[in-house]
Amino acid sequence: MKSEKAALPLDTIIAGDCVKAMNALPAASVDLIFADPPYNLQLKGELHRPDNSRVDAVDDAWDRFDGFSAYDRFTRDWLKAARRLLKPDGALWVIGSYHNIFRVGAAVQDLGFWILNDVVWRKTNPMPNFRGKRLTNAHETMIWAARTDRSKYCFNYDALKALNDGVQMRSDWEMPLCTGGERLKTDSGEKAHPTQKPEGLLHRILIGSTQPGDVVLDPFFGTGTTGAAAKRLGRRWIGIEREADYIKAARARIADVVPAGPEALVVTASKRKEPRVPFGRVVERRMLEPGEVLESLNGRHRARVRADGTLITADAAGSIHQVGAAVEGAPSCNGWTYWHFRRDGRRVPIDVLRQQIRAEMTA
Amino acid sequence: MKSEKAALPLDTIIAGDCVKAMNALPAASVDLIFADPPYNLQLKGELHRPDNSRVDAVDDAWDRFDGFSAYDRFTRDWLKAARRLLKPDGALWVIGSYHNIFRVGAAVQDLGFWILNDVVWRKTNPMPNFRGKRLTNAHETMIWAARTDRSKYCFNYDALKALNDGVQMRSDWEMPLCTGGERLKTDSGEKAHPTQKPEGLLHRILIGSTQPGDVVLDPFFGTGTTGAAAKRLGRRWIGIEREADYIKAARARIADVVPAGPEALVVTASKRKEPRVPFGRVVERRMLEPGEVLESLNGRHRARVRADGTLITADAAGSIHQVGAAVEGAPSCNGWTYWHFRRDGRRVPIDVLRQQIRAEMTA
DNA sequence: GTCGCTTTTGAATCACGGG
DNA sequence: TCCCGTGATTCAAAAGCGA
Repeated sequence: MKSEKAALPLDTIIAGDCVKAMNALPAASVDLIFADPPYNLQLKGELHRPDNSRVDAVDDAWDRFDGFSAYDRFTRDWLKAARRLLKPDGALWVIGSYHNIFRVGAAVQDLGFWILNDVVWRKTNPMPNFRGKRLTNAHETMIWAARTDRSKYCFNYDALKALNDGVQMRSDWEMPLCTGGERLKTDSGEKAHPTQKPEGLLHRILIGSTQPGDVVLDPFFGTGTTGAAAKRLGRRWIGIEREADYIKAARARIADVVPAGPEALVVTASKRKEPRVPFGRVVERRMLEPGEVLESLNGRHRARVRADGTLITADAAGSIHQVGAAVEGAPSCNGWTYWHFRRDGRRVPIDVLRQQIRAEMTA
Repeated sequence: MKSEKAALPLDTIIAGDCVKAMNALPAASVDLIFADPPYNLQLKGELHRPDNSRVDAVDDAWDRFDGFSAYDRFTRDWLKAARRLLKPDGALWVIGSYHNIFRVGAAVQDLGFWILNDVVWRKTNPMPNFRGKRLTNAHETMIWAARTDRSKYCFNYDALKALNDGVQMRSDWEMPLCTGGERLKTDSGEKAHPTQKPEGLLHRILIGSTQPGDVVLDPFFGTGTTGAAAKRLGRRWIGIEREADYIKAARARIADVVPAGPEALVVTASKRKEPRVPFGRVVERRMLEPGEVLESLNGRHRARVRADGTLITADAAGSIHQVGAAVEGAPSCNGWTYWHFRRDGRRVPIDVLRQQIRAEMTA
């Protein structure tokens, strides 16, 4: 095993096809594999924002496949090669969206990996749905799987718990998109890679499922987020990438990374601002029933609750705030403190229901 | 179609196997299917909390399958039967966890459904991971799919936006587990069903993807959350369930549900549904005079109104939309919100004139 | 340098009816 | 079946810019 590990091209990028490259490396030599494969988006026409600006879509050749079966073959090929490379106690992370993640997940199971968790990356600033035809696609899914169901995989439970303010790390991770200074640009100012992942995602993955010195391989290296995070956290890394431009950008990026001293590993203190609660949630939860009547603070006005969380009176319909402002003839109104419901014969502001929901969220 | 619909056993529970039961119903007769199939949990041995109390896990006979291929056969069988039942513009929701959702999602795609979103139910109060060997499994995944990629599926965009306090509904939904008074209990005080879903989840699904009066079918009815939510929201429902105990509990539960009044079911409607008003009507009505000058939203362009309800600039002539697109160099343009006229020195969109006409039409 | 306003942008399976 | 015209539709965060 020692000699095999010595043969590994550590802390370098291998240019070329990832299946061939992985098969040329010694078996059972890698501790962790992180993979961000093509998603096989099936985009049809162009998309414009309401202000008529054009959305810069992912239309690169590497994301085009000839149907599901071609994508499945591709997926099984790279997963098989990846599994051969992993040490017996090694593990795999894959990220994807609803376009591909179900096929990838089924293949992961079929090949004998053992799924440990699926993890949701909740984006704080996703791209909206511009045409109002679907829900805002605000998350991506990652699968964490051990090589087999008998693998003694690495899981740094306490490190992740510490990273999460002392409570167990959950399977949903909130994180912004990769933007700003972190986003790599070409000389002409365009984004160097269409789907660069935030380094914070890799930070959490490496802290949670590797030890310092472990070997992490990324078969779809792109502009090297995995390598940058690994170098920063004192892990060894191997990247495989086909596109020369991405390789060049990744090399320059990783060269600039300054490895962190052990004391620097504590980051991302969670910001605890009071979460926004839509009034609709009160109705869904049936803390108030559709059709129920609310009274104003002063008792002079009444409104009825509708099933979509709006209010309706004889003259107005809309949000709790809009209808409150309308009946008062005021420019604005805080509906939470203005509207009241009856409980035990007394008038209670609906804000107590919001407080109840908030208490559950932070508990 | 009418006669087929008349043959549907509406607002009832069918006892028996869901594939047989679905195949006995008329094809293309159902608007929405919500399915909460067995999760194929692969639990090895019993699970204990740190204090050695035993966790009451899902180990019922209906949740055990003989490996992945048996589960895949089962999944494809019920999905095929469900797809046959759906109207051409119908849609499907399925919920699952990482144990089964990848296999289910792949089957959904293979059978020709068209995935619209995957939606994450983020639990506010998940069961912790007692052994500290994995992340807290704090979410489940739902797949929303239209029958085909050409289906004109129902999506009440504005109602969901209202339910979310005026911003687009995202693909991650935060909601507590079904506990407390909502959780059905047996006479001996045990939970009546191991995986009862919160009714709030179904509330949001039905508000977002059905109309009042639509037929909603649930092939794994359990204790009838789908039926309860459907009755409450004025939708018709059909449940299929094998276990007599669940059927009994569901019947009693749904009988107690008080439907919301019709006025509470009217939700925020889409602008798309409003009657079309030609711009020429504005000119005919002399709300704008022929020869009058309009300004663009950003103030950078001007156009003159002609007597036939077209606009003209130095370079272009045509409808309000065509000229707006032309001066902006955009592929398209909503002239109603783009062009403005002067009133009391302020720039006002011509859309207010359309709203005035529409108000008179409905008055 | 700072403040405030405007512009830009992000893995997207993103219309529909009439002729 | 396709073609064409109308017109509905966006949120958070960062960058850019002018005062």
